[in-house]
Amino acid sequence: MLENLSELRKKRKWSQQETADQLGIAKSTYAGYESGYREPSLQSLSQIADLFETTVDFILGRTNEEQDQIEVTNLLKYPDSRLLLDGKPLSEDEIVDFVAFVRSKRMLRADVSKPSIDTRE
Amino acid sequence: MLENLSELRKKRKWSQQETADQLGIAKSTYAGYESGYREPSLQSLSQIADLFETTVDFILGRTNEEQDQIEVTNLLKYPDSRLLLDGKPLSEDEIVDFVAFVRSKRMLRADVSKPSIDTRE
DNA sequence: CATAATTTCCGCGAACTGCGTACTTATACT
DNA sequence: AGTATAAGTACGCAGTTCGCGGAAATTATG
Repeated sequence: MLENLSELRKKRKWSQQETADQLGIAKSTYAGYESGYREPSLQSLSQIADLFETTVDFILGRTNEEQDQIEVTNLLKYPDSRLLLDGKPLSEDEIVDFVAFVRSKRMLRADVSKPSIDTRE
Repeated sequence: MLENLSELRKKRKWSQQETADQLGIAKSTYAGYESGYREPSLQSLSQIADLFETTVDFILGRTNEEQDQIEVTNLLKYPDSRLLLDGKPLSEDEIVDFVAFVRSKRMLRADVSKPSIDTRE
């Protein structure tokens, strides 16, 4: 965990001491993070991300391994405003219409063997 | 800190108990996170981000958007299969049809003053 | 080599986590 | 209303972990 830290620091040619100083923590503390011996508090973690001008997710190695994919039907279960059209969020109704629209087209085109899926819970 | 948690959970209409169960922790533990009384370990934090399909940075309040917002018309410029319906990527044609579909409905509903925008480059 | 700089290891005290439990508040039902 | 069930909050304990200083080990530099 946090194995990205070492690289981030070395890329900047900082010593652990310098880095710790900038973070306001003891060098042994910071060293513990790099080695995996210790984990930082959430506050320290945020400060570290700020210092290296990166994200907490990157430091944690949560690299968006898979490019973010969005299943449209999930947008109906948990409404949010992630999809925009002409800068305006898609309403739930619009998404519902869209799902029905595409499904019907797909069904017309090909395999009737695969029925549409009920999106209700 | 972590004040986004409550919203993420409520949007899914989960109780604290249900959420804690999914995370494999005690409900009082999870409740402590929402109230700010306790902070999760980095491991729990990652699990929480996974459960809510968001980023650690968002949970920590380090970023405004829960997820990247996607402008549908941009998908036509740079096709990338990010949108799935029933697990199957939306084709360019499907997106084109959808854009036209929603735009026409939006125009019907309200201001005719704003014509649809040409999606071609 | 010798010396300095950097990194890693260690032990301690303080602080925090995670849990169960108990308590308060909200919701549902008759 | 009154009661029962669920939901959310607060608290104390046991065990773990943090953060630190200082010492060992490793690496860089002359």
